Amino acid sequence: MVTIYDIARLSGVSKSTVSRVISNHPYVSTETKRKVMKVMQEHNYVPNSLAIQFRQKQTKCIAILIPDLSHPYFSQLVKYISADCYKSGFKTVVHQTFLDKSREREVYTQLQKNEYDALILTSSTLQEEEIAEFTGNNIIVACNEDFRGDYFDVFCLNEEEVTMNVTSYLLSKGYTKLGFCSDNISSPLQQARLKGFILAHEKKEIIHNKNFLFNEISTIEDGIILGNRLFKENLEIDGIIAGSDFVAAGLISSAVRKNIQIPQRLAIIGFDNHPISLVTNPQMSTICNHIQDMSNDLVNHIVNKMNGVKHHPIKKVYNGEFIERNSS
Amino acid sequence: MVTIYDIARLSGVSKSTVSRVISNHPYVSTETKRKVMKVMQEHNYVPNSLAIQFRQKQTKCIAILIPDLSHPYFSQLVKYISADCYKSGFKTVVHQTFLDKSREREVYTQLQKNEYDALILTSSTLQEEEIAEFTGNNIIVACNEDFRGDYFDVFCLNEEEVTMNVTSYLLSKGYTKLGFCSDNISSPLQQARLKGFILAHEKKEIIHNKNFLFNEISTIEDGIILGNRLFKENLEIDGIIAGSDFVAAGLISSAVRKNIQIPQRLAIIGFDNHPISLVTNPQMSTICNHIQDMSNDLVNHIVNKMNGVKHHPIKKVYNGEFIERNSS
DNA sequence: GTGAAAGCGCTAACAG
DNA sequence: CTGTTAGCGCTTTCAC
Repeated sequence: MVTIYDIARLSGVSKSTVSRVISNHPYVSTETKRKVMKVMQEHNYVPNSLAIQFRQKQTKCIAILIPDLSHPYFSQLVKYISADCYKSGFKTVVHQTFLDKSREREVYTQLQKNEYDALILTSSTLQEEEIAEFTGNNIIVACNEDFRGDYFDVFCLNEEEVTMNVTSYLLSKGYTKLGFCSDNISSPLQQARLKGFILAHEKKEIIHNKNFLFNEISTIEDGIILGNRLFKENLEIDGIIAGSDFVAAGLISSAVRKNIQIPQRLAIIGFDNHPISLVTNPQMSTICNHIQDMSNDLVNHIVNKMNGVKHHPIKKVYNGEFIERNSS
Repeated sequence: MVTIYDIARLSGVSKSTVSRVISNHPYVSTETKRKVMKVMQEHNYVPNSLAIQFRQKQTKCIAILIPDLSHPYFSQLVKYISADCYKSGFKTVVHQTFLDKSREREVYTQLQKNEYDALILTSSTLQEEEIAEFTGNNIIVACNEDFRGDYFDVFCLNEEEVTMNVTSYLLSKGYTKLGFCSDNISSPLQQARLKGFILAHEKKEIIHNKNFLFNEISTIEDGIILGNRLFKENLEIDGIIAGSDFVAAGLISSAVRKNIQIPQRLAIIGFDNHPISLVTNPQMSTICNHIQDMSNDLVNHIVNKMNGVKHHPIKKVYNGEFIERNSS
């Protein structure tokens, strides 16, 4: 491996000068610059990032914590965040926790060990307080998960409100035996949605059926299986707020197969406005998340923070919009 | 920041001893070990990974190059690869190229700069030769893309063969006006599929319609748009091999909306056996890729390579299986 | 078993 | 404009 020292020797200057050439420092004569560059080319020199990172105490690398990439919401989120990080000169390391607490903790440890310049949290199975302990001087920012925002910055959707609005809407249309699907009900996000769901019922003084609260439903297959269990000739449920468009797609396909009219006998509403909502039959009503804006704001915010802009933790909330199609 | 030196001083031993304790070296008395551990705990010491990486010349980090995470095939692939890397103690950095050559080149440069211990290539817009130049002593392995395998190891599906088989099957069932969708026809993978498609026609001495070769069709929306353009009362096309299940789902939904009977008047076959193939109406015939096996073998292979197991480049080919449902 | 010392490749005062 | 020097935090011989 050819080092900066070799280049210095070979071109008859000092290491410092070579270093200056590399980092495009001013105060180096065009003549020596040319000379050094030539030698670097000839010897195919590439600076060793490991040494630079070590020296500068930064990795230009941001970690992102998600439950599972096969969930389209999270793969979209990672897509945008990763692309935005790239624009700002950062690489992204993706960590899937598969909802395992110890895997999550490992990532916080890596952060403490300086393996990343910042950590983006999109979902967590730990308490906000426990995460805060790992923070120290490290940058942790939450995106998607509806944390309180006492310890770190939060960017999220108005989960509670939008779920409440949609639930109210269904109730006022006469769908009164509603179901609710969650993925992992212990998370702040899912809790917020559930709260919205319940609040809407309370406002209308309608009692929701606790048997229609379904947890750990997150994939197309889960939706199909749930539908197959639920949908029969004398239907007890007349509407479902699914946790994602994929779950909703599974439910719709199951209902169609059992000849249950949507939306006449059963309303189904998804979450995320994924393109899959366009190919179900009938097309799906859903809720638009603003992941692209969220990601953009988030990465800008992190970059500012790295440049030393300090402030109390902020919480930015985006409004999810209901997109009505033909399943409600 | 508390360093190994602080711990040494505080516990009255030398740096070397502390280092030995950290890395669980033998030849250190249980007594000193205990003592040092205690001090580390009390002062909340975490080793600086940057220094370790620099010293050891390795990052425990593998880069993976993909076009775009929103494509479910690639997000699945990354899911498995990333999980397998984790099991072997590696982190994964995801790089989306969005089919941009210069972005791809940047990643090779980062590899040369020692930012990764290895690079996994799932899709490329460069020639095999050009990539090979960047290799040097670095580990590059291809997964999914159907490279020749002269310069680096390749793990891929028998794209040509399976496409030929499926095309032959449709032809022999009487579907003779077939279309073919590709994503990015310049890639080796798409070329292989097209070759299979054409070969099947030649064998049966049927001439394929060049107007039914559609390129740059990769999303659900692309499928819908293509369908809307193609499907009308007097249908000229009677079967389509789509490049992915998502495209196929778009096509099916478009056809259904135009009251075109599937599979009577039109056969559609997807690729990947993604769960979306279960919720289309009718359910989709598709081709199973073996990404889970591929990913597993691939990561094992890389780990072996890092441990110095040398051999000529290998090429491992997996057999895609046709899964017939109701769209063909 | 333990310590001293050298060094990984690079940057950044500081001095000239 | 350029060189000298010190040092980042850790591992690894090599003595003792």
